[in-house]
Amino acid sequence: MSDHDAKPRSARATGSARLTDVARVAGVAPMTVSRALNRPELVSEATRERVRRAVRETGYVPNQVAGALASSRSRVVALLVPTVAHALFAEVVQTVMGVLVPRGYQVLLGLVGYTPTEEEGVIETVLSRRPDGIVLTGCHHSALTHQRLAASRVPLVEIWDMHEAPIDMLVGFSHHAVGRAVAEHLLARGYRRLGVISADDARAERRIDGLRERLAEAGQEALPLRRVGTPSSMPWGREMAAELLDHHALEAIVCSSDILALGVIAEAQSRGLSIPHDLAIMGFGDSSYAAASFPALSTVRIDGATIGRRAAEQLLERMARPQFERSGAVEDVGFSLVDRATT
Amino acid sequence: MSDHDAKPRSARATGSARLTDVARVAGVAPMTVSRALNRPELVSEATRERVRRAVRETGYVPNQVAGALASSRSRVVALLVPTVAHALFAEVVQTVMGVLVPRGYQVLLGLVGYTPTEEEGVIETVLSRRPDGIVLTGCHHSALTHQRLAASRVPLVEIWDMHEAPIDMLVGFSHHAVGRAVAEHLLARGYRRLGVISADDARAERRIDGLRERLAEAGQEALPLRRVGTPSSMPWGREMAAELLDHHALEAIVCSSDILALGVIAEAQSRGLSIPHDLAIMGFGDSSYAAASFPALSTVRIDGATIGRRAAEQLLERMARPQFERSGAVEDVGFSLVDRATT
DNA sequence: ACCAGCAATGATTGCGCTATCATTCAGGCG
DNA sequence: CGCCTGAATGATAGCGCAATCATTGCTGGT
Repeated sequence: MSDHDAKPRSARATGSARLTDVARVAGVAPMTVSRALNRPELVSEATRERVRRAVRETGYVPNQVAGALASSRSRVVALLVPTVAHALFAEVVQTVMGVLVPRGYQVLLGLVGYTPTEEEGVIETVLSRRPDGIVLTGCHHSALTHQRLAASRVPLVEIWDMHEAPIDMLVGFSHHAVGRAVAEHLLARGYRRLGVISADDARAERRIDGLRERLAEAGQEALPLRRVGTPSSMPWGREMAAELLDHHALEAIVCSSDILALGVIAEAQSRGLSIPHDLAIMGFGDSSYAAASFPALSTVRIDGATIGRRAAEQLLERMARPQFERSGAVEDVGFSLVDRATT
Repeated sequence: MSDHDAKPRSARATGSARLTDVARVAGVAPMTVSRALNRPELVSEATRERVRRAVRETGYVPNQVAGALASSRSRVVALLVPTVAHALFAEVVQTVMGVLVPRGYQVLLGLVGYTPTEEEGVIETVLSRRPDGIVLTGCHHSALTHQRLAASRVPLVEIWDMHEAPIDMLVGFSHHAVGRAVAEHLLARGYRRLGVISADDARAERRIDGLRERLAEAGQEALPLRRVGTPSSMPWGREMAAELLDHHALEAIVCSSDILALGVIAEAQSRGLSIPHDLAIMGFGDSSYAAASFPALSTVRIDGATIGRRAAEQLLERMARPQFERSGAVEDVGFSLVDRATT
């Protein structure tokens, strides 16, 4: 124990070794230690070895907070999703991290909920961490959020929703197109009288818009709708299916998530309805259990892994560039309609 | 635009306003701005208002990197889970953040996988961020990890597994007890010849140990076992169920996750086996779809929300204390066996 | 009138690191 | 032999903020 350097502030806040301690032990300048650790190719092998030894000896753990301040590079990416409780977003988180972490970035997770208001506060605190990049889910930002993000000049990828005017880059799919495709599919199968059970969520709303648009083109104007609370669940699906079926003669029910669809299946079965003959059912998300349900659920598959991977890759590329402009690059990863036994 | 203060380094790295800019506009000292923002009760209302106005005018966004360095408090908690692709861990993440974020902490997410080796690297980089606290899933750490964490003196909660010697605090349940409980339940129902389908995971292993122990007490030594790859999935469950059923006359199959159990159900149904009369099935996790499957899946419910909440609360309490000792506090949140239609 | 006591504010310093420029030293060449 | 070149290393000066202590101005008690 060396007690010869009493520090004025608080006798050394952390108690742990610093770069200068390593430098002293290795007999080199602090700057050389910094280089040996961060840009080893600039340091001779002999010196590198001495530094390595000194690091081991002192138990040095770099302080990236100080490093970030000095270099204006935090090596942190903020990842903002509505929730991780939904498998689709969890998949995105998993994939984004799978790409970013091996490249030396750490991930600051933010849950922005489903409303612009929740998002606003999170964005502000996130920006105060000076992330090197941001992955942001959704696109209905408040004016303030939009302005802050644009002003911050932090590389940014919006994901999930297609969107006419991205702040920077965007990777997603069109909810509107999903709605149209679902309508198309059901119409082609001969179903006419449709109903909807949906979470109260702007993205689901877009799908309903698309659905309604396509139905209107086919001369179908009626579209009974039930909204469920948060979070979506089987019982919600079942309850709302009961309501819909009690009040309307429906041939098909479209749900904003697979879990709701499972509830609809349960209700249909309990009424002795034959699926899909008496009632067709569409989910959304292609959750792991969609294929497992009986009858197997027709649904829409969103490839969260592709979205996450592409978003991370675009972000990496952008972050690697010292100067950059907002690009407005938009990438549509599409979706696929999974036709199983319920339609 | 003011061009009167050319900075030596790089003409101001960020381009954004700093505390001193706000101070100049507000006509007060930088320190007063800092206080107005962080400890408003120390500043007069008049000054607070001027600062607020100046913040708005300059578009100031605090730099928490600098703040963290100066104060040795990062207001960041590292949250380390094996994966978020599994609903149980996603639930923990969701809950921990639900408690921590409103208290002003941000969450650095780390995915440590299921092996000590993966964990090791993540822990090191996480410590370099100087988090104010760590929530760490699992307890089979490498010696190096264990030592680093203990030495770091960062408040730490291990979660998920009970464990005889926690580094600091621990909130979890006993996998061994789960195994025993499952055995107990099946034995009580009269099932004797059991089989297991399990992921290759140390935690699942503990449950199997408990299961085997209780079976042995009942004179049942045989316990055919099949391991599945990662990630667990229905097809894996179905395939391994087929193998087990082809080679052994089983009365019940215990799975390391609900999703595997769903595969077993599918296989049983395709063979025309009556559940649970011909074959009983147990899952693990009480996933959202467990209640929805047909027949409804018996399983073990782990309350990830409680684990997350208690872990976050314990961490908050500990972080609030200026001085602290490693406490060794262990909290068992238990589990519940959910008896549905498959047993 | 004087000063203790307090609330409000300010000046100084350094958190631990890296950008930047300066220095040193071999080796090679005319 | 001086000079150039480039590789390796070092010295200096902040990055933007908050801990700490100092100062100011104001109240009320005597």
